[in-house]
Amino acid sequence: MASIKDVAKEAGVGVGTVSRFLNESGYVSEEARVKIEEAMKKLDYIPNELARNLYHKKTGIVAVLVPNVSNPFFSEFVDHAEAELYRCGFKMMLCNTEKESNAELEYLDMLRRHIVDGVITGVHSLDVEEYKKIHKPIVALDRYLGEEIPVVAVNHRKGGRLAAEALITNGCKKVLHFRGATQVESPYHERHYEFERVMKQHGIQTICYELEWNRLDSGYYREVVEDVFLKGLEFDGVFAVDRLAIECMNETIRRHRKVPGDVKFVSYDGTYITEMVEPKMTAVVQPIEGLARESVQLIYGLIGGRVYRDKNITLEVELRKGNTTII
Amino acid sequence: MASIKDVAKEAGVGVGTVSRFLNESGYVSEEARVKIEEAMKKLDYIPNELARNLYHKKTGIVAVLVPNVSNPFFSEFVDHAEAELYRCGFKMMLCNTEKESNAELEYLDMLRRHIVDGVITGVHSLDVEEYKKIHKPIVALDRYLGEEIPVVAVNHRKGGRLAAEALITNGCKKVLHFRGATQVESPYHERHYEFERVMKQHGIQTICYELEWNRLDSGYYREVVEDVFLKGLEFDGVFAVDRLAIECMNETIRRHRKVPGDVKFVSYDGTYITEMVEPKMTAVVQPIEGLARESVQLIYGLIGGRVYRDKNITLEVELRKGNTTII
DNA sequence: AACGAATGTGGAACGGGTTCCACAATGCAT
DNA sequence: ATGCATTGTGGAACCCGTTCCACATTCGTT
Repeated sequence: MASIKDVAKEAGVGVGTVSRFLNESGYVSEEARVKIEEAMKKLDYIPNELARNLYHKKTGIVAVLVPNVSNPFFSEFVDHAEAELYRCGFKMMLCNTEKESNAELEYLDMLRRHIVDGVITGVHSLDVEEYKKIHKPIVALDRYLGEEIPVVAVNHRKGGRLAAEALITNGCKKVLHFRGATQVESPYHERHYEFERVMKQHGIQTICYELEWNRLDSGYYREVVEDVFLKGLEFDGVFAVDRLAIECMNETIRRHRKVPGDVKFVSYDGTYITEMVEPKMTAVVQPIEGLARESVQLIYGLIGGRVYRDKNITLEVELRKGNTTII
Repeated sequence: MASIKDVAKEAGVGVGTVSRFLNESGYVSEEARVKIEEAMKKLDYIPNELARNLYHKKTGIVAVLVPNVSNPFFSEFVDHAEAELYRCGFKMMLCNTEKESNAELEYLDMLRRHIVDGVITGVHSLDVEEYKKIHKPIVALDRYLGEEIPVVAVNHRKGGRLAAEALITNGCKKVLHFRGATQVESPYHERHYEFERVMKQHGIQTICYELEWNRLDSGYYREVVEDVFLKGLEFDGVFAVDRLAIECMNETIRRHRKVPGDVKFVSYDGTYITEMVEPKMTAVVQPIEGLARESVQLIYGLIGGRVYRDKNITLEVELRKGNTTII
């Protein structure tokens, strides 16, 4: 493997000249250019990025932490984040933290080890103190990680309200509300608070089903749905995250109840799977591409040394009517 | 940011001693140990991985190239690949090549630039010659990239046969067969050849619908389905890749035809979305986790310098009966 | 002719680790 | 006392680029 020294020797010039040629910085005569080009071709020379990175103390890599890429919400997020990072000249390192409990810590450590220039995290099981120790570019997707770390999230309060209003408008009287456990305070819990508030305000009964913390696999969702029907819960409306809403709807249909005739559904997130089921799911849609873009723009700025005054970013949600509601 | 020199000075020892201590290689006296540990704590020292990587000429990063992570097949693959790489002590760099046409080339170049130690590619739009030039660890997922590059794939021939037999057993007489364009010869085309062969053998009529090359987004699939119904094609069985099969089934149901009564469906891949629709899709299931595991094991071996005699790996598929077929 | 600016160059120092080598001090057996 | 493992150490050389500085040449201007 040829190095810059070999090229310099072959071309009969100094390493500095070769370096200036490669980086188009400083003066290089036409004569030297030609000789260097020939030498490079002859030796099939490719600069070692590692040496460059060492000098510059950066790698152009951003780590993205998600619980699980096969979850549609995160796979769409990762998809868009990768594209946006690419546009900014960055590469993406991906980490699923769900399976390996200490992966989160390990990836944060990479910041300090200079392996990645920044971290975008959609994950939060570590103590906030761990995050406070690190004074490096970190952006949180929908998590609170301490005052220092900017948060990108949607207006979940509005999301909860839209869902509630949709079910109310559709005349639901008894609504099954699946809510995530509130182990750790996160922005996305707002939707549940607001949903309950609006329901109460309208005097509509809700059945709150508390989900276990940090479980978002299909297997668990199916268990939950089974449990619901086993308990013989009665409801004419459902509010849940996409996957769970779909599982619940399918079971409802299998039990020969009509959707949206007997039971209405509104799901949260609005990933592509809500458009893939029949009937199409009415959903509160998060602008996932926007979340990805904003996260990347923020981390890009932070890595570039920019300081933000008001770092948190909130995007809007909207209700996309499918056929699991009538109006 | 403290360096190893600072630690050495603080502890009153040489840099070599600190290095040996860090790597647990060679002799370090108990006395030196204590002093180094104190110095490290005092300076909050963390070794710079970049410098290590430069010396060792490796980064512990493997690039995974897929057309699009938000495609369920690839998102499951990536999910499992990441987990398996993690177990092997590697980090994963992820690249979606669909949106950026020259990303494929750029990522291959990273091998030569020493940014990644290996590449697993589920993508192939580049000329095979480009791959032949690179004598570095590369593993192909379901693609032919030249004799030198090992291929991990399933037994697609059997997959095609299973699909055909399922539709035949269910008494289909006129089957709609969506097949990918064969721009580039790839292992997965085998399923189409075999499907057609078996159908012909049994004297069953097929309508071949040729898909555009390299398009696997939902939007395109919906266009295709619309086109099919616009053309008024008649069929009592369908064979297609998961997403397309689902889109087609949904439209069929919307047009008040019964599934599986009037039309039977068998999809290919068997990703989680086939279990999420109602009725559940009968599918030829690829062992995605197995593919990921084998790909990682291969790249792990190649990076470690192992030489394989018969490098290609073929896994088995199976038919998972859902409710889009009767028998 | 004199002078400064522009153009061009080679090589040392640096970034932050790892490894190897020369060398020193023990311990233990003969 | 001698020999030789074993334990332990510091520092130079190396990995491979980048940057800076001292220095050389050419050009245009007055």
